[in-house]
Amino acid sequence: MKITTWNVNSLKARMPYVTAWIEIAKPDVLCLQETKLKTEAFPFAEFANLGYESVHCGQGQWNGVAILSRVGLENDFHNFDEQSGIPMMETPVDSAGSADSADTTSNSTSQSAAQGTLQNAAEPEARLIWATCGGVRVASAYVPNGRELNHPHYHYKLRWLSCLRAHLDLRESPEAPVVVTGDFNIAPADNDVWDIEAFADNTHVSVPEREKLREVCEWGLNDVFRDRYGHTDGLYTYWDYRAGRFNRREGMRIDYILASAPLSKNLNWIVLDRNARKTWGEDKPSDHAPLTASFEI
DNA sequence: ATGGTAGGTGGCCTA
Repeated sequence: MKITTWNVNSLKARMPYVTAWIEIAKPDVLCLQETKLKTEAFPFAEFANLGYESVHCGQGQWNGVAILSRVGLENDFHNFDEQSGIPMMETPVDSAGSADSADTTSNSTSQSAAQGTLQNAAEPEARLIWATCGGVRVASAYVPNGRELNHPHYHYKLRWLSCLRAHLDLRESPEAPVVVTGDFNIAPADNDVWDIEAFADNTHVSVPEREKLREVCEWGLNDVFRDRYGHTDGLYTYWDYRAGRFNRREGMRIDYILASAPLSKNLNWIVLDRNARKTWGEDKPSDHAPLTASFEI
């Protein structure tokens, strides 16, 4: 089974690129992040024409996660676990533009999550979706960016990761085949960025968020790309559009496929398609490349 | 220390 994760940075803008890529790579399961579409605006029919069932959790404008599968797809849920009540995606005590540093401990009420917001701040953001595909439990996750270390959004990021771990504890079993894929917005180790010095006092490399990621993995998930490629430097999944980062080989490895033992011990191969960060004719790339793992099932 | 680009939306936000 071939499983791909890909932050597409707007599916509306990326649809020609994504469909062209699917027809070449033909993954069995494709996890997308940052669709930036409302749930119902997802192009279900176009993907069905390519042979994929799909589920999508979106909000429009920002975030949005989806799972496509050509090996069956069922039983999804998203955002939070209705049974446990764990708030997977409580919106941060945030305010774009307001200069305060709100206390992160209080669960703030809903004034201005993002100004001019269409979204009730009490509503969870569209950052997590699950499905069962061909007997494998699959998650597509879009972890909050964090913005800055002293920003409320950073504390939201940490809480979100705690919720993900709690969610796994309650709803999934590490003895079963489980993959948690997505854009984690964390570089797990120093060689997952091109120059650790450039990230001093920055998000994505800080100790607390790496610790939260470790706690998620300690549930029973393996970073199969790093398992396979060890300490090789210069392997990234994301390159900022700005400053010519891609051409300068200045990227970050922040997208992964985390697999439980029944899958990770049966990894065939894992490929980072750096070529899909390039412009293809008329089609412009996302700032992330797709990562695909093949498991013997 | 800043800015660079790309995507959203609609009088700037997010990444």
